[in-house]
Amino acid sequence: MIALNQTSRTPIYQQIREQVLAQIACGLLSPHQQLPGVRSMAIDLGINPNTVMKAYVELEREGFIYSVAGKGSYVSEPNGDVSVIRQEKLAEVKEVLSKLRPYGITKEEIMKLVEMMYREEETR
Amino acid sequence: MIALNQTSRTPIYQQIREQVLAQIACGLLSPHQQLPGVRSMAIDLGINPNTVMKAYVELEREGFIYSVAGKGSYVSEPNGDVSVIRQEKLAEVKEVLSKLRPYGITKEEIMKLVEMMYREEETR
Amino acid sequence: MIALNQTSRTPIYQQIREQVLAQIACGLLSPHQQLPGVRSMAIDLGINPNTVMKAYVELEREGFIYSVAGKGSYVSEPNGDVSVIRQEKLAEVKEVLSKLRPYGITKEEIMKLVEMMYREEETR
Amino acid sequence: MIALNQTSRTPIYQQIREQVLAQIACGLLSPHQQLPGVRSMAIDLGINPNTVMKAYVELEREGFIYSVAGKGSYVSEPNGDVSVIRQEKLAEVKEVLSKLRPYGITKEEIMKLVEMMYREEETR
DNA sequence: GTGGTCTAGACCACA
DNA sequence: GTGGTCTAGACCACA
Repeated sequence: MIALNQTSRTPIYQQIREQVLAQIACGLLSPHQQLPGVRSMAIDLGINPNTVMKAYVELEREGFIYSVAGKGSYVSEPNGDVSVIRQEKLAEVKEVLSKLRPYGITKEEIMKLVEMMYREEETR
Repeated sequence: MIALNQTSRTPIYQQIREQVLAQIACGLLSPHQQLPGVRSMAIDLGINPNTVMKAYVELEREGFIYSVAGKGSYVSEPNGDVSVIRQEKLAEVKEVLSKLRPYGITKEEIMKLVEMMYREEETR
Repeated sequence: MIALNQTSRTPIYQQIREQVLAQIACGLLSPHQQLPGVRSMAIDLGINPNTVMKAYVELEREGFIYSVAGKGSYVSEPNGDVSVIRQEKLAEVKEVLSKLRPYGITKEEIMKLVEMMYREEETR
Repeated sequence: MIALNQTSRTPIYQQIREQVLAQIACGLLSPHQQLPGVRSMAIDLGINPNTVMKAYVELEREGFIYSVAGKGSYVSEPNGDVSVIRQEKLAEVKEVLSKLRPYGITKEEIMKLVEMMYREEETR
């Protein structure tokens, strides 16, 4: 359920965090649903349990999941914080957009790109 | 002429590279114009000369500037490579846009954001 | 008769131990009174029998209860050990109090807090 | 500057966090002052760098310190959050106090204990 | 089985 | 030198 990009410069634990988050946001993971154990996910992904743990700890600290030692990790009740990720994501978009001007990239180009991205998704 | 964000996670040498690049792209720096010396820029910015050097080496490797031993560094003739940065930037935009879907961020929202970003710039 | 906090970081078996102990100390459980069976308490609390067992074993080891094979577990004769818990509790208080100084928490604040805690209890 | 209790059940990284926090709170560490590097502190304390790192990451996430990769870790500008630790500590006190009643521990006993703790400190 | 802590140490990018 | 990521794996308490 998680697809890693080992060559990416985005740390593996961040990739896990992002994808779990995305799956929570889109409803693929529901509240109180149990997540894969740190060990089993580590084996599945061919990585070290500590790396999965790091992602889980981050997600727990952010309130998206909760872990019960000896039992497992579970999706939290949605508590409005989901919108926090939205804001985070939108901030990223703004950040990238704000650096386009000096390269003569026009609004029209961006618009076309956005259209394209969303058309691709629809057809998927 | 360079504004650093010391707390940002973007490496300082990358920030320098980006901003020099932007200034070349927008014509603020013209071909054969001399760039500030490594040492003087380092002092200006309060950083290590190695860091400035790293940015310059990168820019030279990419063909945007050239260095004359004992004299200094200069902006290269524009040689089509400028479009490379454009592509780079557009790829970044695509990358970010592609991760928005699971959070229920709509095309309309993005469009509005783009409008906003460009309106701000016009008035600047 | 036992209220668990599943999300607490205090282990469940400790919570059980503490609450049984408290009920013995305050007389809610009298000597030779039978305790709920391991299995029935486990069902009541929705937890694993092993967890209840662990609490009982601990309490037995400490001399607060005794078990009769095939019959059940019973509260021991009060044998001075009750004061052991008192000491334990007081040690906890000291431990916590000893770490307050660097945060500028004054004696007066603590005093007020103590007053408050005890006033609440009286009115209960 | 940090005294570890290797036998305590409080994790080492938490002990480090607490003590750094205490030193910030009492002014022993001032804003923008550099903290010991993860490696050097690890050697000093005879522990693994990762363990120190864990403490620093936690402190950074809480906003008490900031780390600049390649440079070091520094105390943050005090931003009101210091009071958060105070609240945290007071909550701990309340928690412990609330569990004293069934053992017949009186207000007077606690008061005496508090007096004692603060008298010890004065004379130190 | 589960999560949580920790060691020992490699490797990376950066200053 | 610095922080940051990651592996490989031990050991613990708990369910």
